[in-house]
Amino acid sequence: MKKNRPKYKQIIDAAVIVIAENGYHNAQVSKIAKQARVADGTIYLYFNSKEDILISLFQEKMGQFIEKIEEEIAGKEKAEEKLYMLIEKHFMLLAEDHPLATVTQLELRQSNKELRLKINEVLKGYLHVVDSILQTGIETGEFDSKLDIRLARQMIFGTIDETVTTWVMNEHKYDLISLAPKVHQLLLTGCNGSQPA
Amino acid sequence: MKKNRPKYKQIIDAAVIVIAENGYHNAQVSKIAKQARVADGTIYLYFNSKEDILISLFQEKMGQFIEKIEEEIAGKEKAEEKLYMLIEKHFMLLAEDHPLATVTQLELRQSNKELRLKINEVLKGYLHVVDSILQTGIETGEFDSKLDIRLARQMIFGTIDETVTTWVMNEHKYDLISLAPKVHQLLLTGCNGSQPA
Amino acid sequence: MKKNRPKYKQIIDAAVIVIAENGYHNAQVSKIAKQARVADGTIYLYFNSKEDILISLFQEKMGQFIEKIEEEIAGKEKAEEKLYMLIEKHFMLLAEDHPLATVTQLELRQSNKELRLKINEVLKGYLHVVDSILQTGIETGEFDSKLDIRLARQMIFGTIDETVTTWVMNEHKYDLISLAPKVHQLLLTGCNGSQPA
Amino acid sequence: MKKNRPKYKQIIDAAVIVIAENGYHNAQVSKIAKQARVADGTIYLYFNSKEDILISLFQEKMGQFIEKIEEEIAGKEKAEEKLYMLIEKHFMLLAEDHPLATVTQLELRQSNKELRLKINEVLKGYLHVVDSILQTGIETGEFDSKLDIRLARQMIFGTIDETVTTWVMNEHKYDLISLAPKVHQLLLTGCNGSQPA
DNA sequence: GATGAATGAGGGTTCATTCAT
DNA sequence: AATGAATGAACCCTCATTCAT
Repeated sequence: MKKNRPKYKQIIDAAVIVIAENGYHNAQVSKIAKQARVADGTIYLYFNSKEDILISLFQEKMGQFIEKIEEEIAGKEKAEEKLYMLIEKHFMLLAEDHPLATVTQLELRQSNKELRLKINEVLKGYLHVVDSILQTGIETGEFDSKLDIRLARQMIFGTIDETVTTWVMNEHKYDLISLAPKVHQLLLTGCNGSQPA
Repeated sequence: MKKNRPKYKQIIDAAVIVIAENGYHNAQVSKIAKQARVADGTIYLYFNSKEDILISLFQEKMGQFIEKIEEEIAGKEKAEEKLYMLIEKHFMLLAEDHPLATVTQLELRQSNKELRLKINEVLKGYLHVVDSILQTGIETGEFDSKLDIRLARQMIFGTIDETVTTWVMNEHKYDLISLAPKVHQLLLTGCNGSQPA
Repeated sequence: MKKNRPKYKQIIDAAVIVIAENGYHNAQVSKIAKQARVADGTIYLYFNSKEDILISLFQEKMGQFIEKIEEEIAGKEKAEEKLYMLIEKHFMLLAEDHPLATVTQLELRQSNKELRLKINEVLKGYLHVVDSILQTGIETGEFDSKLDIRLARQMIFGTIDETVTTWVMNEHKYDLISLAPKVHQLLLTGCNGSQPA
Repeated sequence: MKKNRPKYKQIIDAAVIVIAENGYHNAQVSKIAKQARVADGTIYLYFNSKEDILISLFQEKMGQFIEKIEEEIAGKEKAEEKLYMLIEKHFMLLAEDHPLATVTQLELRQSNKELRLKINEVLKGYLHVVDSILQTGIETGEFDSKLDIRLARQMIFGTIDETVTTWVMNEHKYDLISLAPKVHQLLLTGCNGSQPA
C-alpha cells in the first residue's frame, strides 16, 4: 500500500508547505519534490498526477480533520453541545496549522472545477457530521422539527467557512478560536427557529 | 471613455460565456476574442491584461448587482423585509443568468490570491449593504442589540453564498429562488437572538 | 514629390528623437507618429513601411552630412588639409546633434542585414569622398603611390567611426572635436607610408 | 557545471549557424533547438533566456579567439611582429569560420543596447591585447613615445573590424587573409608617427 | 525503488499595417 | 489628405510528465 510508505506523507506535507508559501499557481511539482527531498520522478511513484497530490492532500488532511471532530462530538449528548464542539474544534484545528488553513481556505479553491468536485466529495463526510448533529437536535427537541436540514447545513458550513476564510484573508491576525461562542450562539438560534427556548 | 464603447461590454459578456463554458483555466484570450467577434489584439485596446478583463468583469457585473439590490431594499422599512429582498433578489439575479452564476461562484474563485483580493474589494460594497440592514434591524429593535455585526454579516453572506454555490454545483437543477423564504427564516432567527419575537 | 511636403521631414525628425530616446527596438511606429503629431496612418502616406522610414532617415541625414563635408573640403587643395576637414567636420556634425549620433552609431546598427545593406549603399557617397581625398593625395605626392586605396579607405572610415562610437558609448562625456588633430595625425602617417614627409 | 556538458556547446554552435543563416531577428529559439537536436525546453536548462544564449555565445567564442591570439603573440618579441600576428590570426580565425564571422560582424550588432554593453565587456579582453602591443612598441622604441594609446587602439581595432565587416558584407568573396600585410603596413606607419623607421 | 535530464505543447501579448470614415 | 480603431501573425518561456540509467 503506497499510502503507508513514509514518502507518501512526506510529499503531502511538502505540498502543503509549498502551496502555503508560494500559492497554488506557483507550487510546481519540482518545488514540492525539492521540499520533500525526493527527485521529481519519485513523486510519480506515489501519485498519478499533480492533481492527484492535491486530492490526496485534501483527503488525507480532511479525513483526519473529520475523525478528530467526530471523536470530540461523540462524547456529547445534546445537539447544542455537539454543535459547539464542531465549531470550536474546526477553529482549533485550523488555528494551530496556519499553512493548512491557507491551503484549504484560499489556495485549493483556485483549482479547476473538476478538482473542486472531487474535493466536494471529500467534504461530504464533514457535511454528514453536521447532518447528524441536526438530526440529533430535532430528535431531542432542541431544534425546530420543521427545520430544513439541507439549508441549515448550508448555513452552518457557510458561516463557519466564511468566518475562517475571513480570518485567513486577514492573515490570522486576530484570535479565531475565541469567536466560537458567538458563532455558536448565532447558528443555534438560527436552528431553534421561533420556538421558545 | 473606453468603458462606454460597445466593444467593452461585448468583450466582458463574451468573457462570462467563455469562462462559464470552458472553465477559468481554459478561457484563453483568443477564445474570448472569437466569442466577442473581435481580433485578439482588440482585447488589448480595452483591457490591459487578461487579469484586467476578469477584474472589470467582476466590477461591472457586481456593480449592477449591488445597485439592483439597493433599489429593491430602499423601498422597505423593516430590516426583516430588507433582508428578504436581499436574499430573493440575490437568488433571482443569479438564477436568471446561469453563466454569470457559474463564473462568480466557481470559476472566478480559481484566480490567484492577488485577483481575489481585488474581488474582495468589490465585494465590500455588498457587505456594506448587509451591514446597513443589520444596523436598521438593531435600531428598529428587530435584532438583538448585542448582535456582533461582523459575525452576523459573515453568517448572512456565508449562508447565501454557500446556498448559491451548492445550487451551481448541482448544475442549477432545482429552483433556487424558492429557497429564499426558508433561508430568510433561518438567518432571521439567527439575528433575532433569543429575544421574544 | 512627397519629400518636399512638410510632414515628411517632420516624421523623420520625430523618428530620430524617438529612436534616440527609446532605442531601436522600442521605437514603435505609433510612438513616432505621436512625436510627429500625426496619426499612425499618416505615416504610411509618406513612407511604405517602417523600414522605409529608417532608410529615408539615413539617406536624408547622411545626404546633408556628405554635402556639408564636401563643401568644406572643396576649399582645400592639399589632401592633408582635406583629410583634416573631413575628420573635424564629421566630428562636429555629430557632436552638435547627439540624438543623431546615437541613432547612427548605435541604434540603426541593430537593424537587420537587409536594411544595413541599404544603409551601406548610402554610405558609399561618404566613401567616395574619402577616395577622392586619397586620390588627390597620391596625385600631389603627399601619399605613397603604392597605397592600397580600398584598405586606406577602410582604415580612415573604420578609425573615425570607431572613435565616434566609443564617444557615444561613453555617453558623449568628453569632447569629441578636440580629438580631430590626433586622429588626423595617426591616419596621415598611415597614408604616408614609409616615404619621407 | 553546465558549461562542460556537451549540450551546452551543442546549443551555442547551433545558435551560430541559425543566426548566420537566418539573421538575428529570425533566429527563433525553436529554430536553434531544432538545429541543436534538442527540445525547446532543453535550451532553458542551459541558458536563462534567449539573450543569455547570445551573450554566452560571444563570451565562449571571443574567449577562445583572444586566447589563440595571445598564444600567437606571446612567441614574438617585437611589437611589429606582434601586431602582424594579431592581424593575421584575427583574419584567419574568422576566415575559417564564415558563420561565426557573419554573426560577430553583422548579426550580433543588431542586439539591443544592453546586450551590446555586455558584449563590449567581453571585447575589453581584445583591447587589452592591443594595448599591450602598443605598450611593447613604445618600450622598444618602435612606436612614437607620444602616441595616444586610446586613439591608436581605436585605429587598430576600427581598421581591422571595418576590414572584416566589409569582407563579410561582400559575402567573403575575396581572400581576407592576404590583406593582412597591407593592413599591417598601414597601421604600423600610423603608430610609428613621423619618426624615422 | 529512485533519479533528474529531457521533453514539447501551449498562451498572453505586441505592433506594423490597413481601411472605413 | 488625414485619421485611429481594428487587425492577427508571431514568439519566448514554463512546467507536468517520462524514461533511460
